[in-house]
Amino acid sequence: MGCSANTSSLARNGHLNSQSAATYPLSSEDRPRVVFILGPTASGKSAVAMALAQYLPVEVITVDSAQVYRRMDIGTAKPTAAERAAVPHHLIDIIDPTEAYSAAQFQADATRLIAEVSARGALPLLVGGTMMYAKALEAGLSDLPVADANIRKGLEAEAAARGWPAMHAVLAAVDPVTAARLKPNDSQRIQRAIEVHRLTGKPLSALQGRRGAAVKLDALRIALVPSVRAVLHERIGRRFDAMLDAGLVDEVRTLRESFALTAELPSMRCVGYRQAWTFLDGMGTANDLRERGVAATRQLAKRQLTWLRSMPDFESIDCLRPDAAATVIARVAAWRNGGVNAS
RNA sequence: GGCCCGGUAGCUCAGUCGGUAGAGCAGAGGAUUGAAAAUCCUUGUGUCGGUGGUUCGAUUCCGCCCCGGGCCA
Repeated sequence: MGCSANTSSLARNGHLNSQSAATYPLSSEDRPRVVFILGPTASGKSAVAMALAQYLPVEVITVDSAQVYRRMDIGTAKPTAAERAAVPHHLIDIIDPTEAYSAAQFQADATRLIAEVSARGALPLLVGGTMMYAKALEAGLSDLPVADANIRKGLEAEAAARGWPAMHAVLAAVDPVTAARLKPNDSQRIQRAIEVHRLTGKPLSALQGRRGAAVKLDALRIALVPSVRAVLHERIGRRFDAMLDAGLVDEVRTLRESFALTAELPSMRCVGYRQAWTFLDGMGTANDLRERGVAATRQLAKRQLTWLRSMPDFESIDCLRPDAAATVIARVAAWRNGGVNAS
């Protein structure tokens, strides 16, 4: 099944012009070889990556919007110190919880790291569950201005007074195309669209037409997907309990004492952190915290699985199989030996 | 043992002055271009505890029974 994967990933995105897909070289000489291992939370991605590392010289590039934060260790299920000592990991602990990361920054960082790791003779292993980052890396992003904290603050205040549907109408006046695409309550995207217009004087829809250039990869794309959702749910419940036992609430308490954090920060909206935050504010019992945290994690996993279903270039491997890691290793070995057209 | 209050969707509950019922949460499906573990959209048939009775018709009224909780003994 892998013989068409390399070109179809490009054609599929639609935003890349068809000429480049048609003339795309089948040789891998000019394209870095990488392996993606994407999957929902609690699917065992890290374990598979560590197992793979025993057979090949690899370096892990984390595709994870939460593990980028320093001192957010328990709730983001970061690889352990031992794992990180055994195998180089990148894009973990790169910003403070007061800061924000983005898909665009990931694209730039990951592109650079893939080149660096390849130059060292190791295989870049892209491991994680933030599918939009993976898409940004391969499909590219339009040339848009970066986020502007002041404009966002202003829009936030305006929305608090008038409501997002009113802001949606404001957007419709300057960018009817984007407004038609967005729902009146989609606060985040409405805010972004207005922000882009204020920053550039142009409607987002006029700037979004084409995606910019992205690295061409010779990639093996694997999705770790559970064959039975209920089993994933059990794992999620056990894992959240383990996080609570490991001191998730204390971690958040310490974070609040160490940084000038607010509940609206992207870091504090992460699953587990948001629920611990409201618990520390006295909202609900310890049992409420547990229930809300587990539910939020299940919902995250569901959205991640929706992403994966929309990415047909990824081969699914059942993460619940006892031999999941061995299966992935065998698949990677076949891919390496067979070159681009391995199957 | 007596009295009172409950027993309705997986959970917490609302409701039907008698015409077989609906919210929140959970769950499911989807979207996804610099916050994405975010943000948003769609989605609710369940012996209305059981059983008799009244009625054209009962989840709704009445009797009895079962199960919770409370008060009195």
